Amino acid sequence: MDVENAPERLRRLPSWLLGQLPAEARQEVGAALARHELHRSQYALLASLEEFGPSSQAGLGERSGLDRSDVVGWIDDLAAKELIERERDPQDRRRNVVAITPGGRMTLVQLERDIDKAQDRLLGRLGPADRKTLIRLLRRALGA
Amino acid sequence: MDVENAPERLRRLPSWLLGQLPAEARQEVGAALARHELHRSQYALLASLEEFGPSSQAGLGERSGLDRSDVVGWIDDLAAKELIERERDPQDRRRNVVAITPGGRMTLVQLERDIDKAQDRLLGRLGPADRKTLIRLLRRALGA
DNA sequence: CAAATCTCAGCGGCACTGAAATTT
DNA sequence: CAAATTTCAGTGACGCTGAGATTT
Repeated sequence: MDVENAPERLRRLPSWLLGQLPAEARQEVGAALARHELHRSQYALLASLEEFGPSSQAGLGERSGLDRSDVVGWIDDLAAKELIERERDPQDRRRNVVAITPGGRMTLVQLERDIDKAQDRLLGRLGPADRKTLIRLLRRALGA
Repeated sequence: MDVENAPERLRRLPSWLLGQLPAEARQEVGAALARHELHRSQYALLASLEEFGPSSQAGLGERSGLDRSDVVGWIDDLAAKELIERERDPQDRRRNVVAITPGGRMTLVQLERDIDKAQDRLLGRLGPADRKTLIRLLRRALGA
């Protein structure tokens, strides 16, 4: 649907506008990641591991915005691709310790490049200053 | 998840930020509409009918951002509640002509009040000027 | 025993596709 | 006959819940 054809009641509703862009955003970013045979959730997982270091799956899900039960499958796949390593925590054998591998770090860099291009396509109508403003406002609205 | 705990790679990604707020937004607005036993999609349908007048279901879905096949069920419910009327178009008997009823207009006014309150809760961290800026940037990004 | 962790099976809301039936 | 419209059945991605198994 095109925004300009929508009813004014919707077009001035922040919650509605916020619902429109993510649909495109997910597609753009999803397509960029699909070229690497990865998923948006897996990018979040790799980014968390890179920034915060090895972690249990629970903590990992928490910081990546994923449900504990969905982390399992994505981690399975990342391990099969040797982008992460998963092993039992010897200190607490209930936990898995998940860590990014060197290959995972390399992949992350490539992903980042493609994802940035996707952002450009997504926000192509906004200049650099407007993009910064948008990011700032979204972060503030979210409480960051 | 809290934004401040997320990896920086995600926190500076517009597409990711855009994905976080709608989750809250849908819940807020959905709860407001649920008090009237209605759904977000149905608000969009009523708003379209009010602003653009009677329409076929296809055109209605187009302007409301809904799939043709999902329109059916929501319209069924709205008709049962007598907020809209649906009848065969005598000019083209393939089509249904859907129109909002006086009761539908009254309901729409009440819905709007509750939805505005939900927006306030959603964007409570932003002042009036920032809200206007956010709306403007989102609309521009969407091509409006 | 209670609590934490990982894992799996399944559910519900959602957007969509495909096809049948009717009409133009 | 081809195209448009409504309707229905079904699919798939997604986020989540609940329960079992293991460990602390």
